[in-house]
Amino acid sequence: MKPESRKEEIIKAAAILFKEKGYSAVTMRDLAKAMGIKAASLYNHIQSKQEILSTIIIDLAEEFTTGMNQIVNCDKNATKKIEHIIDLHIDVTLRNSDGLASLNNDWMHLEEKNLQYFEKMRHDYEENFRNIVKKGVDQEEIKPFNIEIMVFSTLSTLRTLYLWYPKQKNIDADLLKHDMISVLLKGVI
Amino acid sequence: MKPESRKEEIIKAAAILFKEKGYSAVTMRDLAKAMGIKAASLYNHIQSKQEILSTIIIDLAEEFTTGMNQIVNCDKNATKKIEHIIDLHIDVTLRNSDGLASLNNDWMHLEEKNLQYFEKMRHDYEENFRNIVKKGVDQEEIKPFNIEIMVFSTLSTLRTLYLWYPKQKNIDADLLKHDMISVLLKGVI
DNA sequence: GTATAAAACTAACAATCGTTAGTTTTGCTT
DNA sequence: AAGCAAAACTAACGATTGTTAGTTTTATAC
Repeated sequence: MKPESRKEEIIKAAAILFKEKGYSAVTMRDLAKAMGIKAASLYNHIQSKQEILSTIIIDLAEEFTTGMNQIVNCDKNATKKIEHIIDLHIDVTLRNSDGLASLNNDWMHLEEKNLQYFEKMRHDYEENFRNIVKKGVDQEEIKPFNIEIMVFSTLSTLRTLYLWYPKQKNIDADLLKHDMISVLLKGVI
Repeated sequence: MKPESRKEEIIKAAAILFKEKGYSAVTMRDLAKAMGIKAASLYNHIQSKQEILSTIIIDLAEEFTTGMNQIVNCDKNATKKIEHIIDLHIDVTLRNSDGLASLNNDWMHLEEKNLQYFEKMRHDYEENFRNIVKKGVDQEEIKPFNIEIMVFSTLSTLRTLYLWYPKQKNIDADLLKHDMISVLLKGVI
């Protein structure tokens, strides 16, 4: 049991509240109550409400960026790369499903600098995904459907995992990965 | 050109703002500015901020409920029923993509009564969807993958259409339906 | 032109927001 | 026991929130 700093505890509690009501609807007094202290005491550990949000989102976005870069640079065919992307999303979701709510729904409340940084990471991520699918179509690994629709459909499912996973009791991570790959790649009929 | 009431104009403007920043982050002064009037003037047309939100969400939820009930009661096989569900989502998205943002992200800010009503409609909708897929599996129309994953995956994509559709310029509705059915049902490899 | 209703306005309210300043408590180290 | 830093506290600030009351403007019908 690693000694978790008070700041990390606050950020974790905040992520849960942000997931339930969204960043704007959660007050510093709500967060303090969840921590069992007064709102002003939070400021012994964090600089601002905004700092909490940007920590949650930017850390996760960088995790996805790092993971995607490894996948892009690995020596596999398109299908295997897409399987790795599915793996990546499931891994991150299992580790921090609360934070993913903020990444998905509250990124627009980031301030200027971090907002730009986030939007660039998201854009690059999607672009990398798109290129992998394109290459798969060119090499006739992947069916020549509308590429935008394939990318969008897959990403939608992976990005929404955070909502669905916590409701499934005791689902095995490897089984989840296997089934998700089947459904997303091979279709249901 | 039907005469759109001032109230309808306000709700439409609100849906756009809610989509951009979420219900809690949009103030009545923001909404008034978007309408070119003062905040207090809004109250000549609407009762409260909450009324705007519940109008947006409940109307849409009832639309989905009605559509799903027709599909459930029609005399088709599971595959055709799923195709109809895809149709339904695309139709609603084309008609009111702004409002769908609130339905997806701000339903938790509904008050007690409407919150319960909404949650029941959503639960029934998902249950109907699940049963259609189950029947399809039983009759060997649909592959025997994990049902929860198939339902979740399809619904995630359809629910997120509102984010993606407005970015695609001039995409034809029928083409979109056709390709979406292909990707969601037949898989990409 | 005058009456009437719709729709805008100004001004303000009580509540709540994120945050700061200054102080006290807590828990460890010596 | 004393000293000290971490972490809690109380009290309050200026700004903003949704909303109300009362008034004025605008547009339509006669």
